[in-house]
Amino acid sequence: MAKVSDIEILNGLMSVFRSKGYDGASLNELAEATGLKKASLYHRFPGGKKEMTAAVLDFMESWINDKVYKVLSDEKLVPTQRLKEALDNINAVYNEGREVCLYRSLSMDTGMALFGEKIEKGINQWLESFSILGKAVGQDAETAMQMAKQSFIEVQGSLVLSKAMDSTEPFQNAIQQIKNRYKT
Amino acid sequence: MAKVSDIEILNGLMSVFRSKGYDGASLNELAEATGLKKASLYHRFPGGKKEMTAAVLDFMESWINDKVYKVLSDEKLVPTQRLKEALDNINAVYNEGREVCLYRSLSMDTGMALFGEKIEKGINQWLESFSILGKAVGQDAETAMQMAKQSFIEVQGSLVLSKAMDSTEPFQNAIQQIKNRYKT
DNA sequence: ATTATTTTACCGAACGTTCGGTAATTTTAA
DNA sequence: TTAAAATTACCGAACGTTCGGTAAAATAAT
Repeated sequence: MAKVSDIEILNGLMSVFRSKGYDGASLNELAEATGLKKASLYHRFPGGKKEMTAAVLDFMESWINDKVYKVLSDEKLVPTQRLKEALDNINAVYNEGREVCLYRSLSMDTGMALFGEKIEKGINQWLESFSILGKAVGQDAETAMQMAKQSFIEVQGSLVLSKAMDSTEPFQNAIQQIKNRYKT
Repeated sequence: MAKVSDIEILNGLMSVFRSKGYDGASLNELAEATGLKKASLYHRFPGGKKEMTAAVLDFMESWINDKVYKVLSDEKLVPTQRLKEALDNINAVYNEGREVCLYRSLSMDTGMALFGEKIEKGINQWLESFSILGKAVGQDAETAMQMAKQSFIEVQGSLVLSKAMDSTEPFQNAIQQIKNRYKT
């Protein structure tokens, strides 16, 4: 029986990689954040820091799949309701704009060289999700993708601004703006 | 006479800090990028890595002042022309969207803790510049600031997307969108 | 059911490497 | 010839990683 569950570990790792990036995340810090000792982390992740990062990226991808993709393509719900739920999830994962995006933190040179493909895949999943929503509100494929990209840009950009200004306002505005964009 | 000029050094440091962030930028790499040996860098920057970073941030701030602020508030030019020039400068400094923003790279936890104030100041200068332009095209102060923030968000967000997709298209679109926003 | 064996989970201590930083020395230039 | 600039050589500390070993749980054999 594991002393610390997989999910607890992943959440701990996620938190450190998000706030420190790949280079800035030290094994001591990662260990402390998970509640395991450094050597025990290596037992769980024999591939070391790289494997930990890959696991966190996979975790993030499954989060997008569950909390964004599935929600935005749920045909049992009306588009407006889908969007509300997805944005609630997004708002929660970014802690109202106080927390930074994992993909941003890992897209420095070192992280990109090691995990560029996973990062691109996750972002494409994100864009694809919003693209489906766009088409559900009657847009053609090209316009829907354009809207998805614009929404992604506003989330990312507003997170940068919110972080720098130490205020959740830019992010909250961005969320509202995305909501308006898909109004039918 | 210095073997390597201040500007050459600053450009070298800037390049590394931008692509690697504070934690990821090693002294060896910084030295190599400047053309000096590690110890010689310490001769120029006795305060070490922190002083180098501060110098780069000051350099960036003076760049914004020259290439954005002064341009956007130059009353000898019509607003549309001011914007074109400023966006040309911005386009150049980001290498059409291939290079990342220094403020983004340094706004991980470590960088924020050390240089949060300088980062915030630089961004505020940026916002102030575009705010002046907004007022020049007839917007009230509040709307002008809102437009400035939106433009900043689109630059930052599109840079994130361009980096991840390895394409300059998102950034170029964003530049165009900003241009449209200030059309009179 | 109980013992013996293997596997799993974890930890403390240490590994070699690289880090940021310093001292002493040589080179350059005035 | 003297001061500034750059270099070589080096330092202690922190890095990511590995190792030897312990305690507990799961599995196999009796």
